[in-house]
Amino acid sequence: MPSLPKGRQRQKQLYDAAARLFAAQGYHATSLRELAEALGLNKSSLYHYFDSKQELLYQLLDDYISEALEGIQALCGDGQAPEEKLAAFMRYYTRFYARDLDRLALLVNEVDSLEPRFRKVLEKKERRYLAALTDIFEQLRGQGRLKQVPSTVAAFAFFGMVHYTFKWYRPKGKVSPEELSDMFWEIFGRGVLRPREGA
Amino acid sequence: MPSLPKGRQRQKQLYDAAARLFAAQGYHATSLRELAEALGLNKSSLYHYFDSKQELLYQLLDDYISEALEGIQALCGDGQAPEEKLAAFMRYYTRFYARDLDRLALLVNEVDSLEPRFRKVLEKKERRYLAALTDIFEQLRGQGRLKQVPSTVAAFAFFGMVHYTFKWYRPKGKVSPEELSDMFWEIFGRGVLRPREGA
DNA sequence: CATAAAATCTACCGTCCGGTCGGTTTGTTT
DNA sequence: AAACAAACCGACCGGACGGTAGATTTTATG
Repeated sequence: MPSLPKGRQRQKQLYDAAARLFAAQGYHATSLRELAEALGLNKSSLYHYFDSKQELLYQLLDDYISEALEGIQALCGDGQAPEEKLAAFMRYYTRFYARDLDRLALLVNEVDSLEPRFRKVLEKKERRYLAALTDIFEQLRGQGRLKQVPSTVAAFAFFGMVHYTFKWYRPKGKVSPEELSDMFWEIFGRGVLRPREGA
Repeated sequence: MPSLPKGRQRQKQLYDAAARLFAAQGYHATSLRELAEALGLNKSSLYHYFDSKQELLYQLLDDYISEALEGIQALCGDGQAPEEKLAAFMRYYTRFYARDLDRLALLVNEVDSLEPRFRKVLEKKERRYLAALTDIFEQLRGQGRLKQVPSTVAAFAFFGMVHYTFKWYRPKGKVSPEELSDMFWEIFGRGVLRPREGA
Protein backbone atom coordinates (compact mmCIF):
# COMPACT_ATOMS: atom_id res chain seq x y z
CA MET A 1 0.00 0.00 0.00
CA PRO A 2 2.79 2.53 0.58
CA SER A 3 4.48 1.94 -2.79
CA LEU A 4 2.86 2.71 -6.10
CA PRO A 5 0.84 0.09 -7.90
CA LYS A 6 2.91 -1.57 -10.60
CA GLY A 7 1.25 0.10 -13.56
CA ARG A 8 1.54 3.60 -12.16
CA GLN A 9 5.18 3.00 -11.46
CA ARG A 10 5.80 2.16 -15.09
CA GLN A 11 3.84 5.19 -16.12
CA LYS A 12 6.01 7.41 -13.99
CA GLN A 13 9.15 5.88 -15.49
CA LEU A 14 7.73 6.58 -18.91
CA TYR A 15 6.89 10.20 -18.15
CA ASP A 16 10.29 10.79 -16.58
CA ALA A 17 12.13 9.28 -19.52
CA ALA A 18 10.03 11.29 -21.97
CA ALA A 19 10.70 14.50 -20.06
CA ARG A 20 14.42 13.81 -20.03
CA LEU A 21 14.60 13.04 -23.73
CA PHE A 22 12.33 15.86 -24.83
CA ALA A 23 14.28 18.30 -22.66
CA ALA A 24 17.65 17.14 -23.93
CA GLN A 25 16.87 16.79 -27.63
CA GLY A 26 13.59 18.54 -28.21
CA TYR A 27 10.19 17.05 -28.91
CA HIS A 28 10.50 16.88 -32.69
CA ALA A 29 14.02 15.48 -32.54
CA THR A 30 12.98 12.65 -30.22
CA SER A 31 11.28 9.62 -31.73
CA LEU A 32 8.99 7.23 -29.96
CA ARG A 33 11.37 4.44 -30.94
CA GLU A 34 14.05 6.19 -28.93
CA LEU A 35 11.76 6.57 -25.98
CA ALA A 36 10.74 2.93 -26.12
CA GLU A 37 14.35 1.84 -26.30
CA ALA A 38 15.26 3.97 -23.28
CA LEU A 39 12.59 2.08 -21.35
CA GLY A 40 13.46 -1.35 -22.74
CA LEU A 41 10.03 -1.56 -24.32
CA ASN A 42 8.63 -2.19 -27.73
CA LYS A 43 7.39 0.96 -29.39
CA SER A 44 3.83 -0.27 -29.66
CA SER A 45 3.73 -0.92 -25.93
CA LEU A 46 3.99 2.79 -25.35
CA TYR A 47 0.48 3.22 -26.65
CA HIS A 48 -0.77 1.39 -23.63
CA TYR A 49 0.08 4.53 -21.66
CA PHE A 50 -0.92 7.34 -24.00
CA ASP A 51 -2.92 7.91 -27.15
CA SER A 52 -0.45 9.90 -29.19
CA LYS A 53 2.91 11.62 -28.98
CA GLN A 54 1.14 14.98 -28.85
CA GLU A 55 -0.99 13.88 -25.95
CA LEU A 56 2.07 12.63 -24.10
CA LEU A 57 3.73 16.02 -24.38
CA TYR A 58 0.53 17.76 -23.40
CA GLN A 59 0.10 15.68 -20.28
CA LEU A 60 3.68 16.33 -19.23
CA LEU A 61 3.37 20.06 -19.72
CA ASP A 62 -0.05 20.34 -18.16
CA ASP A 63 1.08 18.49 -15.05
CA TYR A 64 4.09 20.77 -14.70
CA ILE A 65 2.32 24.04 -15.27
CA SER A 66 -0.57 23.15 -13.01
CA GLU A 67 1.74 22.24 -10.18
CA ALA A 68 3.71 25.45 -10.56
CA LEU A 69 0.52 27.47 -10.68
CA GLU A 70 -0.73 25.95 -7.45
CA GLY A 71 2.53 26.74 -5.70
CA ILE A 72 2.43 30.31 -6.90
CA GLN A 73 -1.15 30.92 -5.93
CA ALA A 74 -0.48 29.56 -2.48
CA LEU A 75 2.21 32.20 -2.10
CA CYS A 76 0.18 35.12 -3.37
CA GLY A 77 -2.95 34.66 -1.36
CA ASP A 78 -2.36 36.11 2.05
CA GLY A 79 -2.08 39.71 3.15
CA GLN A 80 1.67 40.26 3.19
CA ALA A 81 3.25 43.49 2.05
CA PRO A 82 3.85 43.52 -1.71
CA GLU A 83 7.61 43.68 -1.35
CA GLU A 84 7.61 40.54 0.78
CA LYS A 85 5.27 38.91 -1.70
CA LEU A 86 7.63 39.76 -4.53
CA ALA A 87 10.64 38.37 -2.70
CA ALA A 88 8.75 35.21 -1.80
CA PHE A 89 7.52 34.77 -5.34
CA MET A 90 10.89 35.20 -6.93
CA ARG A 91 12.79 33.01 -4.54
CA TYR A 92 10.23 30.24 -4.67
CA TYR A 93 10.02 30.42 -8.41
CA THR A 94 13.77 30.37 -8.96
CA ARG A 95 14.31 27.46 -6.61
CA PHE A 96 11.44 25.50 -8.04
CA TYR A 97 12.92 25.43 -11.52
CA ALA A 98 16.60 25.46 -10.58
CA ARG A 99 15.91 22.06 -9.02
CA ASP A 100 14.21 20.60 -12.08
CA LEU A 101 15.76 21.99 -15.20
CA ASP A 102 14.19 19.38 -17.47
CA ARG A 103 10.78 20.61 -16.48
CA LEU A 104 11.85 24.16 -17.13
CA ALA A 105 13.33 23.36 -20.52
CA LEU A 106 10.11 21.67 -21.55
CA LEU A 107 7.89 24.50 -20.43
CA VAL A 108 10.07 27.10 -22.09
CA ASN A 109 10.76 25.28 -25.35
CA GLU A 110 8.03 22.84 -26.14
CA VAL A 111 4.70 24.51 -25.56
CA ASP A 112 5.07 25.71 -29.16
CA SER A 113 5.38 22.10 -30.30
CA LEU A 114 1.77 21.44 -29.36
CA GLU A 115 -1.16 21.57 -31.73
CA PRO A 116 -3.27 24.70 -31.16
CA ARG A 117 -5.97 22.65 -29.46
CA PHE A 118 -3.59 21.69 -26.68
CA ARG A 119 -1.46 24.81 -26.71
CA LYS A 120 -4.34 27.15 -26.03
CA VAL A 121 -5.13 25.46 -22.75
CA LEU A 122 -1.60 25.90 -21.50
CA GLU A 123 -1.27 29.46 -22.71
CA LYS A 124 -4.31 30.31 -20.68
CA LYS A 125 -2.64 28.98 -17.56
CA GLU A 126 0.56 30.80 -18.49
CA ARG A 127 -1.39 34.03 -18.55
CA ARG A 128 -2.63 33.50 -15.00
CA TYR A 129 0.95 32.84 -14.12
CA LEU A 130 2.07 36.13 -15.59
CA ALA A 131 -0.84 37.96 -14.02
CA ALA A 132 0.20 36.78 -10.57
CA LEU A 133 3.50 38.58 -11.00
CA THR A 134 2.25 41.74 -12.71
CA ASP A 135 -0.35 42.09 -9.96
CA ILE A 136 2.40 42.29 -7.40
CA PHE A 137 4.17 44.93 -9.48
CA GLU A 138 0.98 46.95 -9.69
CA GLN A 139 0.59 46.84 -5.93
CA LEU A 140 4.15 48.11 -5.61
CA ARG A 141 3.42 50.84 -8.10
CA GLY A 142 0.43 51.89 -6.02
CA GLN A 143 2.80 52.39 -3.12
CA GLY A 144 5.24 54.34 -5.26
CA ARG A 145 7.85 51.62 -4.82
CA LEU A 146 8.20 50.62 -8.47
CA LYS A 147 10.56 52.25 -10.94
CA GLN A 148 9.11 53.65 -14.15
CA VAL A 149 8.88 50.38 -15.99
CA PRO A 150 5.77 48.66 -17.39
CA SER A 151 4.76 45.70 -15.25
CA THR A 152 4.87 43.32 -18.17
CA VAL A 153 8.40 44.35 -19.05
CA ALA A 154 9.49 43.86 -15.46
CA ALA A 155 7.73 40.50 -15.28
CA PHE A 156 9.22 39.17 -18.49
CA ALA A 157 12.65 40.46 -17.55
CA PHE A 158 12.42 38.31 -14.46
CA PHE A 159 10.97 35.31 -16.24
CA GLY A 160 13.74 35.63 -18.80
CA MET A 161 16.40 35.58 -16.13
CA VAL A 162 14.96 32.44 -14.54
CA HIS A 163 13.72 30.59 -17.59
CA TYR A 164 17.11 30.86 -19.21
CA THR A 165 18.82 29.01 -16.39
CA PHE A 166 18.28 25.64 -18.02
CA LYS A 167 20.76 26.73 -20.68
CA TRP A 168 23.67 27.19 -18.31
CA TYR A 169 22.92 26.52 -14.63
CA ARG A 170 23.68 23.18 -12.94
CA PRO A 171 22.24 22.68 -9.46
CA LYS A 172 25.13 20.42 -8.42
CA GLY A 173 27.74 23.05 -9.28
CA LYS A 174 29.27 25.74 -7.08
CA VAL A 175 26.06 27.72 -6.73
CA SER A 176 23.17 25.99 -4.98
CA PRO A 177 19.57 26.69 -5.97
CA GLU A 178 19.15 28.57 -2.71
CA GLU A 179 22.11 30.77 -3.45
CA LEU A 180 20.95 31.31 -6.99
CA SER A 181 17.54 32.42 -5.82
CA ASP A 182 19.17 34.88 -3.43
CA MET A 183 21.36 36.27 -6.19
CA PHE A 184 18.48 36.67 -8.60
CA TRP A 185 16.45 38.43 -5.98
CA GLU A 186 19.36 40.71 -5.19
CA ILE A 187 20.03 41.50 -8.86
CA PHE A 188 16.45 41.93 -9.86
CA GLY A 189 14.79 43.22 -6.72
CA ARG A 190 17.27 45.92 -5.90
CA GLY A 191 17.15 46.99 -9.46
CA VAL A 192 13.44 47.29 -9.77
CA LEU A 193 12.69 48.72 -6.37
CA ARG A 194 13.18 52.39 -5.75
CA PRO A 195 14.65 53.04 -2.29
CA ARG A 196 12.16 54.23 0.28
CA GLU A 197 11.92 57.97 0.40
CA GLY A 198 14.28 59.33 3.01
CA ALA A 199 16.41 56.18 3.18
CA MET B 1 26.65 47.66 -59.83
CA PRO B 2 24.88 49.09 -56.78
CA SER B 3 22.28 46.32 -56.61
CA LEU B 4 23.12 42.72 -55.89
CA PRO B 5 23.82 40.29 -58.69
CA LYS B 6 20.79 38.15 -59.38
CA GLY B 7 22.07 34.96 -57.82
CA ARG B 8 23.08 36.62 -54.56
CA GLN B 9 19.69 38.24 -54.35
CA ARG B 10 18.00 34.85 -54.53
CA GLN B 11 20.41 33.53 -51.96
CA LYS B 12 19.49 36.31 -49.58
CA GLN B 13 15.79 35.62 -50.10
CA LEU B 14 16.47 32.00 -49.32
CA TYR B 15 18.41 32.74 -46.14
CA ASP B 16 15.77 35.20 -44.97
CA ALA B 17 12.94 32.77 -45.59
CA ALA B 18 14.84 29.98 -43.85
CA ALA B 19 15.54 32.20 -40.86
CA ARG B 20 11.90 33.18 -40.62
CA LEU B 21 10.61 29.62 -40.83
CA PHE B 22 13.23 28.11 -38.53
CA ALA B 23 12.60 30.88 -36.01
CA ALA B 24 8.83 30.49 -36.13
CA GLN B 25 8.56 26.70 -36.18
CA GLY B 26 11.95 25.38 -35.23
CA TYR B 27 14.56 23.67 -37.38
CA HIS B 28 13.30 20.12 -37.01
CA ALA B 29 9.68 21.12 -37.51
CA THR B 30 10.45 22.92 -40.76
CA SER B 31 10.86 20.82 -43.89
CA LEU B 32 12.78 21.77 -47.00
CA ARG B 33 9.57 21.27 -48.94
CA GLU B 34 8.02 24.04 -46.87
CA LEU B 35 10.98 26.31 -47.45
CA ALA B 36 10.91 25.67 -51.18
CA GLU B 37 7.21 26.40 -51.32
CA ALA B 38 7.68 29.68 -49.45
CA LEU B 39 10.12 30.70 -52.16
CA GLY B 40 8.06 29.40 -55.06
CA LEU B 41 10.79 26.92 -55.86
CA ASN B 42 11.07 23.21 -56.32
CA LYS B 43 12.70 21.49 -53.40
CA SER B 44 15.63 20.20 -55.37
CA SER B 45 16.44 23.69 -56.59
CA LEU B 46 17.37 24.59 -53.05
CA TYR B 47 20.43 22.41 -53.31
CA HIS B 48 21.85 24.86 -55.79
CA TYR B 49 22.38 27.19 -52.82
CA PHE B 50 23.51 24.84 -50.07
CA ASP B 51 24.77 21.31 -49.59
CA SER B 52 22.50 20.13 -46.81
CA LYS B 53 19.88 21.34 -44.36
CA GLN B 54 22.45 21.20 -41.58
CA GLU B 55 24.85 23.36 -43.53
CA LEU B 56 22.12 25.87 -44.21
CA LEU B 57 21.39 26.25 -40.52
CA TYR B 58 25.07 26.45 -39.74
CA GLN B 59 25.67 29.22 -42.24
CA LEU B 60 22.77 31.21 -40.88
CA LEU B 61 23.93 30.89 -37.30
CA ASP B 62 27.57 31.50 -38.05
CA ASP B 63 26.77 34.69 -39.95
CA TYR B 64 24.66 35.96 -37.08
CA ILE B 65 27.00 35.13 -34.28
CA SER B 66 30.03 36.47 -36.12
CA GLU B 67 28.31 39.77 -36.78
CA ALA B 68 27.23 40.10 -33.17
CA LEU B 69 30.72 39.26 -31.98
CA GLU B 70 32.27 41.95 -34.16
CA GLY B 71 29.87 44.55 -32.83
CA ILE B 72 30.61 43.57 -29.27
CA GLN B 73 34.36 43.58 -29.66
CA ALA B 74 34.21 47.00 -31.24
CA LEU B 75 32.47 48.22 -28.07
CA CYS B 76 34.85 46.63 -25.61
CA GLY B 77 38.13 47.71 -27.09
CA ASP B 78 38.79 51.21 -25.94
CA GLY B 79 39.74 52.59 -22.57
CA GLN B 80 36.41 53.64 -21.12
CA ALA B 81 35.52 53.16 -17.50
CA PRO B 82 34.06 49.69 -16.86
CA GLU B 83 30.69 51.07 -15.84
CA GLU B 84 30.36 52.92 -19.12
CA LYS B 85 31.52 49.85 -20.95
CA LEU B 86 28.85 47.78 -19.21
CA ALA B 87 26.13 50.27 -20.06
CA ALA B 88 27.26 50.45 -23.67
CA PHE B 89 27.44 46.68 -23.95
CA MET B 90 24.01 46.07 -22.53
CA ARG B 91 22.25 48.78 -24.48
CA TYR B 92 23.88 47.78 -27.72
CA TYR B 93 23.20 44.13 -27.14
CA THR B 94 19.55 44.60 -26.22
CA ARG B 95 18.86 46.84 -29.18
CA PHE B 96 20.69 44.57 -31.57
CA TYR B 97 18.42 41.64 -30.86
CA ALA B 98 15.23 43.53 -30.05
CA ARG B 99 15.32 44.65 -33.69
CA ASP B 100 15.79 41.18 -35.12
CA LEU B 101 13.98 38.66 -33.00
CA ASP B 102 14.19 35.91 -35.62
CA ARG B 103 17.93 36.03 -35.39
CA LEU B 104 17.73 35.89 -31.64
CA ALA B 105 15.32 32.97 -31.63
CA LEU B 106 17.62 31.03 -33.91
CA LEU B 107 20.72 31.67 -31.86
CA VAL B 108 18.97 30.81 -28.62
CA ASN B 109 17.06 27.76 -29.79
CA GLU B 110 18.75 26.12 -32.70
CA VAL B 111 22.45 25.87 -31.98
CA ASP B 112 21.57 22.59 -30.29
CA SER B 113 20.04 21.35 -33.54
CA LEU B 114 23.46 21.25 -35.17
CA GLU B 115 25.65 18.18 -35.45
CA PRO B 116 28.59 18.37 -33.02
CA ARG B 117 31.00 19.17 -35.86
CA PHE B 118 29.16 22.44 -36.55
CA ARG B 119 28.01 23.15 -33.04
CA LYS B 120 31.48 23.18 -31.57
CA VAL B 121 32.55 26.03 -33.80
CA LEU B 122 29.67 28.21 -32.68
CA GLU B 123 30.02 27.32 -29.03
CA LYS B 124 33.60 28.53 -29.19
CA LYS B 125 32.41 31.89 -30.46
CA GLU B 126 29.70 31.97 -27.82
CA ARG B 127 32.34 31.56 -25.17
CA ARG B 128 34.24 34.62 -26.42
CA TYR B 129 30.93 36.37 -26.31
CA LEU B 130 30.40 35.45 -22.68
CA ALA B 131 33.99 36.29 -21.82
CA ALA B 132 33.53 39.81 -23.14
CA LEU B 133 30.83 40.38 -20.55
CA THR B 134 32.41 38.59 -17.61
CA ASP B 135 35.60 40.57 -18.24
CA ILE B 136 33.71 43.78 -17.68
CA PHE B 137 32.26 42.39 -14.48
CA GLU B 138 35.71 41.46 -13.27
CA GLN B 139 36.95 44.96 -13.94
CA LEU B 140 34.05 46.28 -11.89
CA ARG B 141 34.86 43.85 -9.13
CA GLY B 142 38.43 45.13 -9.12
CA GLN B 143 37.05 48.58 -8.41
CA GLY B 144 34.77 47.27 -5.69
CA ARG B 145 31.72 48.23 -7.72
CA LEU B 146 30.24 44.75 -8.15
CA LYS B 147 27.89 43.10 -5.73
CA GLN B 148 28.82 39.71 -4.32
CA VAL B 149 27.73 37.69 -7.29
CA PRO B 150 29.84 35.42 -9.52
CA SER B 151 30.51 37.03 -12.88
CA THR B 152 29.08 34.13 -14.78
CA VAL B 153 25.83 34.27 -12.84
CA ALA B 154 25.57 37.99 -13.47
CA ALA B 155 26.36 37.50 -17.16
CA PHE B 156 23.84 34.73 -17.67
CA ALA B 157 21.21 36.61 -15.72
CA PHE B 158 21.60 39.41 -18.22
CA PHE B 159 21.72 37.15 -21.23
CA GLY B 160 18.60 35.44 -19.95
CA MET B 161 16.76 38.72 -19.69
CA VAL B 162 17.66 39.69 -23.24
CA HIS B 163 17.58 36.31 -24.94
CA TYR B 164 14.09 35.67 -23.66
CA THR B 165 12.68 38.75 -25.39
CA PHE B 166 11.90 36.82 -28.55
CA LYS B 167 9.23 35.00 -26.56
CA TRP B 168 7.21 38.08 -25.73
CA TYR B 169 8.62 41.36 -26.99
CA ARG B 170 7.44 43.01 -30.23
CA PRO B 171 9.50 45.95 -31.48
CA LYS B 172 6.47 47.61 -33.09
CA GLY B 173 4.51 47.62 -29.84
CA LYS B 174 4.33 50.29 -27.16
CA VAL B 175 7.93 49.91 -26.06
CA SER B 176 10.59 50.71 -28.64
CA PRO B 177 13.90 48.83 -28.73
CA GLU B 178 15.59 51.96 -27.42
CA GLU B 179 13.22 52.17 -24.49
CA LEU B 180 13.58 48.48 -23.81
CA SER B 181 17.35 48.76 -23.71
CA ASP B 182 17.06 51.64 -21.25
CA MET B 183 14.71 49.64 -19.05
CA PHE B 184 16.92 46.57 -19.05
CA TRP B 185 19.92 48.65 -18.18
CA GLU B 186 17.98 50.32 -15.39
CA ILE B 187 16.71 47.01 -14.01
CA PHE B 188 19.91 45.12 -14.36
CA GLY B 189 22.58 47.79 -13.90
CA ARG B 190 21.15 49.38 -10.81
CA GLY B 191 20.71 45.97 -9.37
CA VAL B 192 24.19 44.71 -9.93
CA LEU B 193 26.09 47.86 -9.15
CA ARG B 194 26.79 48.79 -5.60
CA PRO B 195 26.45 52.54 -5.02
CA ARG B 196 29.72 54.39 -4.76
CA GLU B 197 30.96 54.67 -1.24
CA GLY B 198 29.79 57.93 0.28
CA ALA B 199 27.05 58.54 -2.26
C1' DC C 1 23.38 33.93 -82.38
C1' DA C 2 26.17 30.39 -80.46
C1' DT C 3 27.62 28.81 -76.16
C1' DA C 4 28.53 28.00 -71.61
C1' DA C 5 27.23 28.67 -67.06
C1' DA C 6 23.60 29.42 -63.66
C1' DA C 7 19.17 28.25 -62.18
C1' DT C 8 15.45 25.34 -62.10
C1' DC C 9 12.66 21.16 -62.81
C1' DT C 10 10.85 16.09 -62.92
C1' DA C 11 11.30 11.79 -61.06
C1' DC C 12 12.98 9.04 -57.89
C1' DC C 13 15.53 6.70 -53.60
C1' DG C 14 16.12 4.73 -48.98
C1' DT C 15 14.93 5.74 -44.41
C1' DC C 16 12.56 6.90 -40.54
C1' DC C 17 8.39 8.69 -38.70
C1' DG C 18 3.89 8.23 -35.81
C1' DG C 19 0.47 5.05 -35.54
C1' DT C 20 -2.45 0.47 -36.06
C1' DC C 21 -3.66 -4.39 -35.65
C1' DG C 22 -4.04 -8.79 -33.79
C1' DG C 23 -2.08 -11.71 -30.93
C1' DT C 24 0.82 -13.35 -26.78
C1' DT C 25 2.48 -13.18 -22.14
C1' DT C 26 1.96 -11.94 -17.29
C1' DG C 27 -0.44 -11.15 -13.12
C1' DT C 28 -4.67 -11.10 -10.27
C1' DT C 29 -8.99 -12.70 -8.68
C1' DT C 30 -12.24 -16.14 -7.70
C1' DA D 1 -7.57 -23.82 -12.88
C1' DA D 2 -10.82 -20.76 -15.22
C1' DA D 3 -11.50 -16.17 -16.42
C1' DC D 4 -10.18 -11.69 -17.26
C1' DA D 5 -7.61 -7.57 -17.63
C1' DA D 6 -3.23 -5.33 -17.76
C1' DA D 7 1.09 -5.24 -20.04
C1' DC D 8 3.65 -6.15 -23.87
C1' DC D 9 5.26 -7.57 -28.64
C1' DG D 10 6.13 -8.37 -33.99
C1' DA D 11 4.75 -7.09 -38.27
C1' DC D 12 3.05 -3.84 -40.86
C1' DC D 13 1.11 0.88 -43.11
C1' DG D 14 0.99 5.29 -45.50
C1' DG D 15 3.38 9.23 -45.67
C1' DA D 16 6.87 12.65 -45.01
C1' DC D 17 11.56 13.27 -44.59
C1' DG D 18 16.39 14.76 -46.54
C1' DG D 19 18.81 13.97 -50.44
C1' DT D 20 20.32 12.53 -55.57
C1' DA D 21 20.65 12.17 -60.80
C1' DG D 22 19.99 13.96 -64.94
C1' DA D 23 17.51 16.67 -68.07
C1' DT D 24 15.78 21.31 -69.15
C1' DT D 25 15.11 26.15 -69.08
C1' DT D 26 16.91 30.79 -68.32
C1' DT D 27 20.44 34.18 -68.42
C1' DA D 28 24.63 36.44 -69.28
C1' DT D 29 28.62 36.75 -72.54
C1' DG D 30 31.69 36.48 -76.55
